[in-house]
Amino acid sequence: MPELPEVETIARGVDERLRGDQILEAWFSSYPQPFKTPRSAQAKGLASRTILSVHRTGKHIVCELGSSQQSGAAQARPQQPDAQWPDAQWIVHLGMTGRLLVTTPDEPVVTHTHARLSLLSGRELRFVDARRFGRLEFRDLSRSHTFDAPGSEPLSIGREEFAALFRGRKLAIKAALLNQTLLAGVGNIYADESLFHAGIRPRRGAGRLTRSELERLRQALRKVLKQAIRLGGSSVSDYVDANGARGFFQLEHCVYLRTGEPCRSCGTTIRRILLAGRGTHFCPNCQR
DNA sequence: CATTTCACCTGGTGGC
DNA sequence: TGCCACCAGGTGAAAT
Repeated sequence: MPELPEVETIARGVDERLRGDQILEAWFSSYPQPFKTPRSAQAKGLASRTILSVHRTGKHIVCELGSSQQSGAAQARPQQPDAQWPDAQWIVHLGMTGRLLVTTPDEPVVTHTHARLSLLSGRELRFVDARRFGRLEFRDLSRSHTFDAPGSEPLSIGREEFAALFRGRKLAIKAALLNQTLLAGVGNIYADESLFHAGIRPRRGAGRLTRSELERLRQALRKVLKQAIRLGGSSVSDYVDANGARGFFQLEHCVYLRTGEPCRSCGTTIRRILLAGRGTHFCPNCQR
């Protein structure tokens, strides 16, 4: 479900609603898959920490956590999350079907709920993931260093650096776009959509694109990702943001999941092929 | 090393 | 209604 725009939308929503709140305790399901850090360590680490801020890096949601202020003189003033330095992080990767939801405690607990964090404000932060491809990780920053996604951010990378990512590579440009160690955050929808807007066939060798094609691709990615964030992401089947609201960018898709339909630009029938094991959609006329 | 394939999961859809 | 094949926003390990 979630690529850069969806993850960005969720992270912003959680940040807006939970910044400054405090985690009372954490409950986790018994399925082992989602836990990169063992359940017990995660529950212990999260308990009574303050949520300082929440942001996205690549497809990861990072919650910056502060240690809880203990009794006594330390709490003379109300909490100022921005002034406190994080000493732990909770990292959420949503996989294909993960959701991160801010709810009231009386909200029915749906199937596949794998984490529930109860909060001082009385609300809950829930992680729900039917396919269990998502991952939850707790990092104690006094023992390990700050989480960082390996690839470059497509919204801030410059022309030269972008071109250098693909130089000399034999794999298809679409496969390269999906490689998170090159670019962080691009998934199947936005790879297909940006290649359409750049007029490039998904099977073209990454290292054989011209400089102008590469620059068109970088600009197309920026345009598509920014517009998708503006529209709250793509809700193809079940993606919702932290408030449970659907996005609208699926209405703007030109090729993704439009097999057999006419190209919005030239009317040619959109084709679907298999590339890097993923359904890949393109217009045989607009993309060369 | 770079690249490709496959397993990991559940659920929805459409054909028969 | 049931059964089956196929498809789905991702990734990391294993094979090539």
